[in-house]
Amino acid sequence: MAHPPRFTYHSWTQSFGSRMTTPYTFAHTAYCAALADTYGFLAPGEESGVAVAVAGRVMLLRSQGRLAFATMRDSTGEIQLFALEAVTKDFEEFAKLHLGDWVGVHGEVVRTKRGELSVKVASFEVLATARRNFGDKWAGIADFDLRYRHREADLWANEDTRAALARRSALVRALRERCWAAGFMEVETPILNAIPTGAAARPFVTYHQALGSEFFLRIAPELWLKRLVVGGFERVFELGRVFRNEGVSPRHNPEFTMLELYAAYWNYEDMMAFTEELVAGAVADVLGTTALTYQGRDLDFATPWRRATMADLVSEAVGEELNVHTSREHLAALLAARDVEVHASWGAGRCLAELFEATCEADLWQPTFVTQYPVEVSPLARRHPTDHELTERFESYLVGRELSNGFSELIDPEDQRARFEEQARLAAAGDDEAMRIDEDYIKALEWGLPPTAGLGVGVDRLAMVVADSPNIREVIAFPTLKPVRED
RNA sequence: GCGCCGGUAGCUCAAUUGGCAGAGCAUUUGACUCUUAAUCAACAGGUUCCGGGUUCAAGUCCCGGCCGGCGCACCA
Repeated sequence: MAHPPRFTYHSWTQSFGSRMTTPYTFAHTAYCAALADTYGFLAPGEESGVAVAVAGRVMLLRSQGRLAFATMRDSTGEIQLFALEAVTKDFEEFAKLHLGDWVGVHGEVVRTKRGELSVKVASFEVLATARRNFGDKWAGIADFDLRYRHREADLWANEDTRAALARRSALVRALRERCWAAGFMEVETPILNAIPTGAAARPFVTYHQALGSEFFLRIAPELWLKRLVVGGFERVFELGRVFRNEGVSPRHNPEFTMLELYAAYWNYEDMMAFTEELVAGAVADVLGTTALTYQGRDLDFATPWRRATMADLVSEAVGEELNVHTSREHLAALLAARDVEVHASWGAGRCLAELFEATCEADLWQPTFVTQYPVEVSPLARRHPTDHELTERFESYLVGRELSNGFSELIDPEDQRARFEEQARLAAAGDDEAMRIDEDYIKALEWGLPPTAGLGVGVDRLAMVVADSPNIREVIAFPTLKPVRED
């Protein structure tokens, strides 16, 4: 039996007695950050003569007999509250506030003799009491379990958490605004899918009672978005959650945020150019620069990013000329020498891609486009015109991780059917991440998909870099955790 | 799923070879008219994650379980 959490209740009923009736609204006139900007000129001991109404949470309290100081925080910053027995209505109650209480304060903007910009409290209202104290006021909260299960307490206690989630929000905004500015229409496609497709991943399964049908949470919005392009929306994007029933790690959460976009008449070269401008621009929107430090190492998003074919990178890493036409046996031997288990169903293309992941991926620190992926691992990408075993596909890598994936879209319905059938063979052979045949999508291609390029960006991964977070959970407000069993 | 590490007061952390379970902050009470993690004094606060076992004696050692961190695997 798991014990209920133990904590100290404040004796709030004693402290507040009849004042427990809290107001439903507070007529707020100023934010902390704006006060600091506006009244920076006040000299120590000077009073502005201006009355304001501020609200926020009591972070610190220094009660000193007939005067008291509190540090109050709102969403923009902090301001000191300065209360005097001779000035402040209900002074004794003010001195008994608890850390974490929400207050609304009326008073004059002043700077104290000791130089701290303050609101001299004329009157105040308790907007909410903190009946549970959250963290150490100096050390914050360090316990991961508590921080992730109760992010509200983590946000109260830890500046780093607030900064990381704020940067994530700014990044999402920048990405969205840049897509709009480039003429992409934001759309929403189904999360409940009869067939999980658009990526290689194990799905979550659910069930709709009235329809009497099994559904899968989407693993990618890709095919729906291309159907909208078939319908005539030439530039579309979706920024939303996808779900993959896979392992949890510092770089993986079962639900994560993907930006996918499609542009008619573009090829993968056009999309690479757009990708680097989009990402570098969004990073600059958030940080004011494309040059930053991630986990102690320099990283620069400045364009153009390095471009290299998968075959060239693998050849360089292994020390011999290798490509998709190298014999499958030789590539498999190179994999085996690197302790990679080679499945019987893998052809040369899959082996080459696996060799890339084993020898190159972790070393790609600066933003890099890896191009010309084998057809075998790219069931939705258009074949390269000069080598039909390759595709016009790229992935971007940075800090040793994949950031984005894009390609010239396969528009030929007959080739698409053949690719799906090959995936179905893999599934029958036991690959539970292989794609399934989506007849509706093939029908859509038969109505005509114009030449189109697509892109998917792992937004959480980019947020980690922008927030300098080593762990994806730091940029997800409420990461997926195992429920605590009560038995 | 596998391996390593961790879980002690509300929070942050101590506890020597197995030998009386502690501190700071928070809470409670009191003092204090310019503090800045205010200060000072006092009180109180424990199923040491859960369940077994070894032992005269277990926070500590052993077994099982729960949850978390990291690594591997899977993947973005």
